[in-house]
Amino acid sequence: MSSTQDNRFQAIIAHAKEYGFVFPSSEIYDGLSAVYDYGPYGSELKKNIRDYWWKSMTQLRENIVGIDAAIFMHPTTWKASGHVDNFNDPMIDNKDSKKRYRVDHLIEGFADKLKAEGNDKEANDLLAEMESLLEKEDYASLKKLIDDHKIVCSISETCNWTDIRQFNLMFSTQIGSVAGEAETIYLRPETAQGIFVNFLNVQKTSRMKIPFGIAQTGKAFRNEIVARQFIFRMREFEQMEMQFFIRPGTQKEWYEYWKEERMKWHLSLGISQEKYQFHNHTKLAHYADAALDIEYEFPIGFKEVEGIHSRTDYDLTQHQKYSNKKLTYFDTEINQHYIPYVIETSIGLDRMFLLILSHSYNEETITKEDGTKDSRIVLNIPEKLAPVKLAVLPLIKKDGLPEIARILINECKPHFKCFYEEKDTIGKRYRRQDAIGTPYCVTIDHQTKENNTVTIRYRDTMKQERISISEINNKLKASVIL
RNA sequence: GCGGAAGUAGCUCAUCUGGCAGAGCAUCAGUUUCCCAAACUGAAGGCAGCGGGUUCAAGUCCCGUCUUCCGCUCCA
Repeated sequence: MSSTQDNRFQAIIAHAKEYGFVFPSSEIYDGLSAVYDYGPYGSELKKNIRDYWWKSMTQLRENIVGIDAAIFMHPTTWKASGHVDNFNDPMIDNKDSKKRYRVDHLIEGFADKLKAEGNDKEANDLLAEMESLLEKEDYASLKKLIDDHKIVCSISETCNWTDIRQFNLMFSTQIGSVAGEAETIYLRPETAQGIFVNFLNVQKTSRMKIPFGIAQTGKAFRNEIVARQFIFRMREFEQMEMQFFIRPGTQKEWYEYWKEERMKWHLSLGISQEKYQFHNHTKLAHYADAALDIEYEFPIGFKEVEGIHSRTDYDLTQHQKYSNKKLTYFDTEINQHYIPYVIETSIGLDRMFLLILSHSYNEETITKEDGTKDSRIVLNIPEKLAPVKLAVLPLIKKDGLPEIARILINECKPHFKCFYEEKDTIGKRYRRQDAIGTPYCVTIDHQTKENNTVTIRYRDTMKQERISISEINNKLKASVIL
């Protein structure tokens, strides 16, 4: 990371706080690590991004419907999904090198070495014992196993290890008000399972035929070992997911379809294509037969914003197995029962928010009419997503100009977010609107009283034009509404 | 979790080898202002991250602690 990029990232974080987009959580108590709150403009922007996604996925597509599943789910859900077994990794640290290892990776690495030396039997015995101890969560014996085999850290070459500790991906809490009778449940680490467990409810009640999709936005929670980089990686975050149910055997073509569709969505916001790239996963998760990320070039480098996963029939099969409920679909076209395959599109709302900020934040040097230089900080937010669409500014706060401004505001505010201000000079007010990304400013002056025209000023170009006050509402409705 | 750096007004920073905590910008009120961070007047804003120690005296020196940033470890 270059220092220029680093400075730009710091500047964006500072700007986000300064102008009410994102605050550190519980800041008066020194904050809570990797948790953030969205302020007045931030919550508007976030909502607009969510709405833009929701509309493009559900309203504009007849074969996708939405749901809003609870964050709490039956604990067996996470057994079935694999989260309990696959993401509770025991970890161990080497005290000399300070390196941290996953215990299974460490032992497997040692077993590989034994095999390379021809000690296949010893290696297999070791792996078998490890599996059995992992199953029993017997960390003391696992530690002993590492000590007995004199497994060393590849950096420090020592076996000076800490005790084994467990890393829990999922947050847990208790359901039930009576102490002692409470049952441990988890805060969902992904929203997808709420879709899978409701698959038949949704399919039947909305009479959907395959292929069809179920969309959902909502909070998810993950314990991260390192949670940093502002809102890029948070413990509490919001996902926008869509699971698309398809006939087995057609997953390749639908995977390609959604890869293209999702990229089109990103580009529809007017963000340049060069900032995006696909990244194919070579190492696949336990549920996927193909996976890729849509990455964006953040100030901290190319990072994942969205994932497209071909999840096979893994999830529904698992839920069928654990629930003993049939989760098959009857395909009338081919007269067959089957468990559908699934293509998942999963985008992080908070990451998309950071993407928009990264794209929008610009420090410009401008040349004024008299030739002198000036600078401004402007958020070139795609206007459909901007927190405030229109600022109405009486040039001075008397002579009836505020009253005219109020009439215009009252006409516009049922349709889109408006902002009124009569304080300070017009230049200062323009700059304040630039800083929060308001695409249009309308100024009421004395000429307005004579011929009902106003000045409309454009954020990106700073150009102004004179138009009839009666055109404002329709002009903006045509361009700022999602 | 480990290593390094940093915490003073909303923001950016001063306060020299320990001696009454300051400036610019921003905020608020008023006057003035007809198009790109204007001027004037006034106001508000702080337990110097927090806790302890040394000292006549600590923002400043020492110890602890918390938080943030940078680099590692993990990442479906």
